[in-house]
Amino acid sequence: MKSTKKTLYGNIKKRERELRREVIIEAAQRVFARKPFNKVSIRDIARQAGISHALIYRYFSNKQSIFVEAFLRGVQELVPLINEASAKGIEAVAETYVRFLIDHDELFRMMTHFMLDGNLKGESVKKLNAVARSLLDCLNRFFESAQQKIHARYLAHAFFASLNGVLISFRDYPGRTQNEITAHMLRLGNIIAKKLTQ
Amino acid sequence: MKSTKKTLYGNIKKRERELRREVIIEAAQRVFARKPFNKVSIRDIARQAGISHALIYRYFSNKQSIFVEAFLRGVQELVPLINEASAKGIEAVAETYVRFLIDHDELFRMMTHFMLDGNLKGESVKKLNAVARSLLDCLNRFFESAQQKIHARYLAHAFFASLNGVLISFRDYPGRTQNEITAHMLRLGNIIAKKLTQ
DNA sequence: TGTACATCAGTGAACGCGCGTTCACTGATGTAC
DNA sequence: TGTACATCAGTGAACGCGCGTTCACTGATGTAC
Repeated sequence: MKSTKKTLYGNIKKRERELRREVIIEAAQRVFARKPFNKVSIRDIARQAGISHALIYRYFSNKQSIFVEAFLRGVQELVPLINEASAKGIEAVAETYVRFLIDHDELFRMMTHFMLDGNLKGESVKKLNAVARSLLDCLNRFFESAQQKIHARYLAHAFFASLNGVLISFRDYPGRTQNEITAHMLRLGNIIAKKLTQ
Repeated sequence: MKSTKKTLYGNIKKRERELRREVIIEAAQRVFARKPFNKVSIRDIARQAGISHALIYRYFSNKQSIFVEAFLRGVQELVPLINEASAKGIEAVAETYVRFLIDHDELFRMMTHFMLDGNLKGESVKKLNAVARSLLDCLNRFFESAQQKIHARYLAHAFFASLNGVLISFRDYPGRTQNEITAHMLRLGNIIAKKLTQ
């Protein structure tokens, strides 16, 4: 079996292995949707996937890499939505972004966690940066079309950062219902979008 | 000693007790400045204060309440700085705020932690909200003077949130030195300040 | 002045728990000859 | 066709660690009478 990777059989094996890996990631996503992400354990994910928790270490080198993978899967759903919205205008982009991260709170929490406590290993960092960059590029193009080119990049950064800030700063707005909080965040996102493009 | 709190002697005792409490909080602040806050343990703080870690539980009901207290002490240094800066204009406010939280990274981390994982008990929540409100009030007054009154509150919120977002979104800007990151954050803060008041 | 008692700061040891990770092992499947 | 061997999915048990919190205890200081 030295030539595993070159034989047809080897390819099938490899494929199967990837599928199993995928199953674990999907299980992780389901757990994250149900439980505050900082309380999710390897054992939780294993239980959800219906396997022994030891098995996870045959597919992932450590806990963090599953987290990153699950995060990337989730966030990749956002990219096409943003592209779609950006045709309608910057306010639509803001709304889409804010709404998506309110609806997928687990993703927002993971994002901030990576930003804050990032003891990430090289491979993970690259993947996360790639996503962030693709998002910023999208925003960048948007600002370029309407603003002075020289500032487009800064404006895109400011816009991205500001929306993140809204999401983190008002998520526990005291004495408000979830609906009121959502409305407030969308309103702030809208104001920011307008102000940054005027 | 039933009347402890009414006697002069009792007052002295009480005072001493408060001072000891203060010593612990100051020890905590020193630890936070040196070590990522999510890795700070009760034992660390006790070591820094030169006492047994069991003693801490005679002064604080649990770990979280020391954290909150230390955070409040730190953040209270920011309030006068902001007031001072707000006389110079909104751009100065942005710069002061961003710079302060870059310099006191431990406070920023604690802040985001409280915002995200807030399993805070009533007392702590109240204290934190009070600080946040006083800061927003300050910003609010600022926007009122320059803008349509009806939007002042939203603009203050947007401003506050955006600066937080800048701080969190670019703190690990890949491949940049700390100086470059600081400069970038200040620039974004400045852009946001200008755009929100124009 | 002395004695019994209360209060409280302070301590070291231990509890209890959860969790990431590793280990030794089983069993199924495929390969070489 | 059979036999020895390699590979790898999968598992339950155990390791090891850190940490928040509690406990039983000591010793100093003050009070009541």
